Amino acid sequence: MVMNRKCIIRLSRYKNALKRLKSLGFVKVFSGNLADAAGVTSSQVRKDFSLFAITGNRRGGYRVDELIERISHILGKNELQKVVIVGMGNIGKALMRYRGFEAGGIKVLAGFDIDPAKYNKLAEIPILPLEDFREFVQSQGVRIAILAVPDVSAHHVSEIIISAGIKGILNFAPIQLRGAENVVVSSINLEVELENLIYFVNAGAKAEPEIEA
Amino acid sequence: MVMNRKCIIRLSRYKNALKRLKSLGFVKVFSGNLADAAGVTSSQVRKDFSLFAITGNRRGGYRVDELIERISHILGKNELQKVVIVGMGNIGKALMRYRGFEAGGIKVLAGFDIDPAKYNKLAEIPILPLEDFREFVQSQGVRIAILAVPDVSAHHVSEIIISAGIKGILNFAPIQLRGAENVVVSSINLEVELENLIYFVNAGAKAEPEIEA
DNA sequence: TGTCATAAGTTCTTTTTTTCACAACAGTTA
DNA sequence: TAACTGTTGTGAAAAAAAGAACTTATGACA
Repeated sequence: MVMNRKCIIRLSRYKNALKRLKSLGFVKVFSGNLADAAGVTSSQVRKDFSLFAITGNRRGGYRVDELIERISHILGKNELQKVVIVGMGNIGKALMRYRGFEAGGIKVLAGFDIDPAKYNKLAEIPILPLEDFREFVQSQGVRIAILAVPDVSAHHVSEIIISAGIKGILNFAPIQLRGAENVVVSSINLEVELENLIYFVNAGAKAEPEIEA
Repeated sequence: MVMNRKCIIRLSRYKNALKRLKSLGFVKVFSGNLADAAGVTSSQVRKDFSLFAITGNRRGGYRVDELIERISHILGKNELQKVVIVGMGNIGKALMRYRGFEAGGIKVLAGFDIDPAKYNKLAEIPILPLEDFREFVQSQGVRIAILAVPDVSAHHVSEIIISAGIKGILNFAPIQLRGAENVVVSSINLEVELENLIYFVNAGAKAEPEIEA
């Protein structure tokens, strides 16, 4: 099992590039095309593919459809992925309304908060009390949660949702969450992100920091 | 000039950890303390510091104040960093309202959109027409922009803001922006982020993907 | 003031990631 | 069918990053 995060990020990029190429009518691609589209080298593409035993045709490259299918499968995107959002502040609400997930096979089932003023149990995507979290995710089989609560409550809430059985947390709170055993935590920290950008801008970097997401 | 993004991310983490330690009353820290707080090894801390010629005291560790000062300087955070947000959709508006930036020395000067219904020139943080972008950023000396427009317009808008003199773009649009020469682009792609999480959850990863932000 | 303990700073080693280079192969053409 | 072209797949080399181990400085204390 490949545990190299950069490599997985590249897979996502390949998939997005392939979808674009497909919509342009491409049926086959060569490693070089894909490399250009994803901003890497062709060796890298072939090496990545070889890690996942993705194979093409020695003369004719890769079939776009097969590739998308294969990569989606590796990324677990063949089935609809159910997620919930915890914290209905600015970010949480924006993510609720964000319509970009559906195309990617990601379905936001519900939002959660502790503030009764935010509850809306009848909405298309309901907003429920945090007390209902455990029951909801267990009955729905949700394993992924997006955590968008204020930093002061982040640690506390993370413990609640982990104890409810959540296995993956996308954390927007600007603190370092220490996830439990076999709970994966990935953080998006806007301040860190901007600090990086500022550093590289000041450095006059031509080399763009390559890490997507 | 250090061009290793992971290293810069660690610097941000060190800074955050130091601020926490400072608020707890610490005056000095050892590489080991900082390593624990940031989730790395002490060698790594010392190695990172040596890359930036950050030096401590062979017996007494590092002075917290000096360290914060030094790292902030490296990250360009001694002066207030001015940013603008382009695109007043869900994400853009949420970022406008997000209050976490101020503590980090980041000041959102304005938002921009093409939809006149969104304009609000008199708000504390005004929302202005995109036509005013060039004049605004040039008169205010803004170099960093957050791009939160729909994917279809992302490329077009990125060209506009780059031509206006923007040097760093934090891109929320789910496409791969090809930045121009000496323009740094850093992307936050929620779908990619979630795909990663799903992969590592499915893989039953104990090793948390370490990349913050 | 000399010895000792400790933590920084540096060097060396190991591991990981990327790139290079080329053999194997499939389609194409004569 | 035989030569040729161009792309994959992989093994080896190179580069980059992380980690371990060692050396040296420094404050504390007798």
